[in-house]
Amino acid sequence: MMVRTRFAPSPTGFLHVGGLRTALYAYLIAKQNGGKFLLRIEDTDRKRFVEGSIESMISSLKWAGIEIDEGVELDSEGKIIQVGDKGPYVQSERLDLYKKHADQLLAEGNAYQCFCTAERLEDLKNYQQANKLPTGYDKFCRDIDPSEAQKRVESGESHVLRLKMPKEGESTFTDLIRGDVTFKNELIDDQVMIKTDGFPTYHFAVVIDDHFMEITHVVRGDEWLSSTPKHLQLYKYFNWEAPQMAHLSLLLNADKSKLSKRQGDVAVKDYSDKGYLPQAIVNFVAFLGWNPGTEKEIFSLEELVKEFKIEKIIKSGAVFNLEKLDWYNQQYLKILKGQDLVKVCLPWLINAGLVTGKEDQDWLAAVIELEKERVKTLVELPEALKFLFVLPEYDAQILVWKKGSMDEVKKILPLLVEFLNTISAQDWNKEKLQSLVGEWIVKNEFSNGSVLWPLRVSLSGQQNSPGPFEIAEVLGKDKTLERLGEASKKI
RNA sequence: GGCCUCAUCGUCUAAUGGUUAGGACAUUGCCCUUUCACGGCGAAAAUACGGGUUCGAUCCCCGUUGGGGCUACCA
Repeated sequence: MMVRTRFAPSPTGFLHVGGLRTALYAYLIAKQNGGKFLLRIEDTDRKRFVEGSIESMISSLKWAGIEIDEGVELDSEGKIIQVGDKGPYVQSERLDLYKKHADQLLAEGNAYQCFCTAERLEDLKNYQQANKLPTGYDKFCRDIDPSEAQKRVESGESHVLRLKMPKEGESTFTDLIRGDVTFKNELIDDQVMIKTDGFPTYHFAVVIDDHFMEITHVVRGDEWLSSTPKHLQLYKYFNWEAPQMAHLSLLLNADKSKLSKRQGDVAVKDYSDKGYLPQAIVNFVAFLGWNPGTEKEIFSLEELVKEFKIEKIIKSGAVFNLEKLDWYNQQYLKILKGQDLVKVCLPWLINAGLVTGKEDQDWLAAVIELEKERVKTLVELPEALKFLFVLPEYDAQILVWKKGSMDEVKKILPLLVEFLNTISAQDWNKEKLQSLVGEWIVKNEFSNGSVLWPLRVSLSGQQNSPGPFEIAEVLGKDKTLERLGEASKKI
């Protein structure tokens, strides 16, 4: 059987990191079985629709490397399109299908029209809460005679369609992650299936859609666990085979409350904007609630596809802890080299006005190489590299090595300038410079620090920076000597 | 309140009816080194609590506590 999973967000904003994890797990389960991953849009709540959110969610998914096989997609111009033969994949375009099945449910006596007003429902809830009773609909309209109900409907009375849950017994299902979960039927609400406005609720649409889109594994957040019996009842009424259920624990704030915007950034876009690499986010998020059981922690998407196991998904909620994300980002930054490195970093440097992008690509790579292991994220990169492009300002005092003195600097710097002048442009690379200057230091019986510290500070203007020879190479001979000249003026 | 669910270092987690309870991030010490970063080697740090079952429980059972979710004509 072909495995088919889906991610089905509501278009109410940006893709959330928790949503990314859900999508990723669903994607991995499909892909490792050679199956399909679909994207469906659940826009049955028209009030909460946010313009542009579908586009933004798809972009975030794409950024993370999650490819959509079927469903809603973006074309080359960024316009929303739908691919696949089981569409439409947007719920607001599937109203006829829901209507048809709602009618069937009603005709077969498995649902009923409810005419209760918002006020009555509100009073009922208040009463139940005040008396510490279980809350829920009291099935007031359940026993209205169907023909009587039909008359009221035809007379234009406002109504919803509610699902008839069994009044006795228990509902048990096996969740792929939690195992057997049991609910008492009497405590399960007669959930609204079709709202007054004719739109289905999530509970109804999700079942119809998952069935017709031939979803085999429903992977979703834990918040759906308690409504699953309602969904399963629907499958039973329609005599459809239910998919496998896998409910993921939620992502948490540092204080273990449900991950929220108040306590930090939760949109995937926030992290791409901050200069985290998609591989880092994906790896990080994958490990929040799953691990391979080995000590390997760096996983590409391809490796995840191969090694992900549903059985190893963790039941408890995981704190979304950015410290480890920083570490992942550094790991992925470190392995980026050459043109790949330039490709990823260049936009940030261009944006900061440091380079135009027309520069020599190898030189750009060397520039970025200077700081790539010293920054956590790409936003930090332009600031870290700025000293290469703008003559740095600094206090002459920092030219002095901790074990040296200003007098020493005054003595050595001119000699060093004189010596560097003798090095040809062909030899002006970090390896050659290192060996030549090294020999020179030995010959003159200086200590490394007394020469290299002021050299480095002259070039960087900073107490902490990359090594002097790497900077010198990137700067080139002229600029290196120019900066040494500046330093000489200061002392 | 009711229902469901979860519980190992600060965080992400591994493991087993008998282990010095392992790893990673973060913290910290040392080494490398001109500085920072990287890297290397160490340190500190956990089985929520109470009962059982058992020769023996972190692991199995029950309870307590705590966290989370649901309790909408939102998803």
